[in-house]
Amino acid sequence: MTVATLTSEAKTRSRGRPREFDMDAALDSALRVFSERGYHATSISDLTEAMDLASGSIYKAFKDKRGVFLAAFGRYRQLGRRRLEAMIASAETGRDKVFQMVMYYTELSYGEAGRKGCLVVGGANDFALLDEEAAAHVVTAFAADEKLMADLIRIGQADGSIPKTVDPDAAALAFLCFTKGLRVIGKTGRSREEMMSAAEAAMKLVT
Amino acid sequence: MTVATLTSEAKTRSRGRPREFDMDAALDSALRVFSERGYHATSISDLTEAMDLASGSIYKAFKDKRGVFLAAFGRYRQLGRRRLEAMIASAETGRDKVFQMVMYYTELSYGEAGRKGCLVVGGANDFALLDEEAAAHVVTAFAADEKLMADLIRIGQADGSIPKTVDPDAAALAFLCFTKGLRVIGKTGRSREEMMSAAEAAMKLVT
DNA sequence: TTGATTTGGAAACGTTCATTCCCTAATTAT
DNA sequence: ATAATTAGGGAATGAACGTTTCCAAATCAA
Repeated sequence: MTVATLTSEAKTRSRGRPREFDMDAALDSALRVFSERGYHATSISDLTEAMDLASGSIYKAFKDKRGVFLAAFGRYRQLGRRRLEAMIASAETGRDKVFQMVMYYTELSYGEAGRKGCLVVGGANDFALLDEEAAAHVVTAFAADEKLMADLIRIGQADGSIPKTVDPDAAALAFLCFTKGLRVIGKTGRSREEMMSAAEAAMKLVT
Repeated sequence: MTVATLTSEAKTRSRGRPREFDMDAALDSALRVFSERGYHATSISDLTEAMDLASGSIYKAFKDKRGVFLAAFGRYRQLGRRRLEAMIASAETGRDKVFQMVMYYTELSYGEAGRKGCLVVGGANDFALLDEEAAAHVVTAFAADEKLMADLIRIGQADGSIPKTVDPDAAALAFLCFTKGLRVIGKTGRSREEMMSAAEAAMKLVT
């Protein structure tokens, strides 16, 4: 069963009793819990409560706890990517697009939202040495971010908003570390102003 | 029972049967396990095996699993701080001290060492919303790093190696995010060269 | 209508978990 | 010597965990 099957409505109605719950809403609840508690501290009880499903139903729909996480992870990435691309599209120059990407993560990293944390960063911590396949999904998510950032930097170099002296790959990885670090520090509950000042400072990476 | 009591030899021998195991060695084993698996995925079994102690002995010495973590966390911080300060002391200018601090974290963030991860970053993920007191220890650790970095930047501004135009507090927080992000990305297994290139790029924060 | 298929959910299952108990061993104090 | 105290560790405990089972309900196919 693929993530696509789990997260989008099937085109044709399948046989048997139709699913009663809304998959996307259920996954939104699941990812909220996983984000707040981390994978290993999240119990099936936590999930049944948050998703408003009996444990049997969860197991029928997702195979096991890991399956719930992977499906929620897929949805988290999909939603995040959509919002991120919208912010980037609103900017004119490459440098502004980079700034918008930094802003995207900054706005997620303070106050209560920041405390809830990032499912990808959490996944890196929860799975790196314990679940090779889940860890690979995390690697993919980071790689997508890194590539997007490098592309934006190259756009900036093409339109003159970012100096040619910047190494796009090195700067992209530095931004990746910075933005994921924002999410880690955000778990400790910092103010918007502090995080914004750090984000503005980080823009020196493309000077 | 304080962390100091747990991590350093008592000055005067106390009454009763003396402890047979080496506290520092036991905590080194414990922090290795907590680092690799995270707090919630680490069982008492994992700890008895790694620390070579029976569960009863662990509970006598540390009260509970959380007590083992907090003691290991204290030792991790103490060891790390000592090494970090040695590297900083080897540099002449403020800017070089900042670079050495960045290098300290970079050298921990690639290959197998990187995969094992950071107990403080892991702690932020494992405790932020679940254990207020443990989370406070994480906050303290981050704050110490942030303050040290700000101090180094001010030293650089005093000795002329860092421009006065840099906002020391904003840059220090940006470096904090960057270095903790390095540790997150390091969990996915990157090469030394990649991490070094990002670290060099990050030095633009103090230009 | 009947059978096949799929979902929903409550209860049951076996395992693993963190923790406690209790007995023995080693030391200090008297 | 003997008592008091503390450490070591194996076995026991009760709770919580992830998962499976089983049956009723809802749909499609024939």
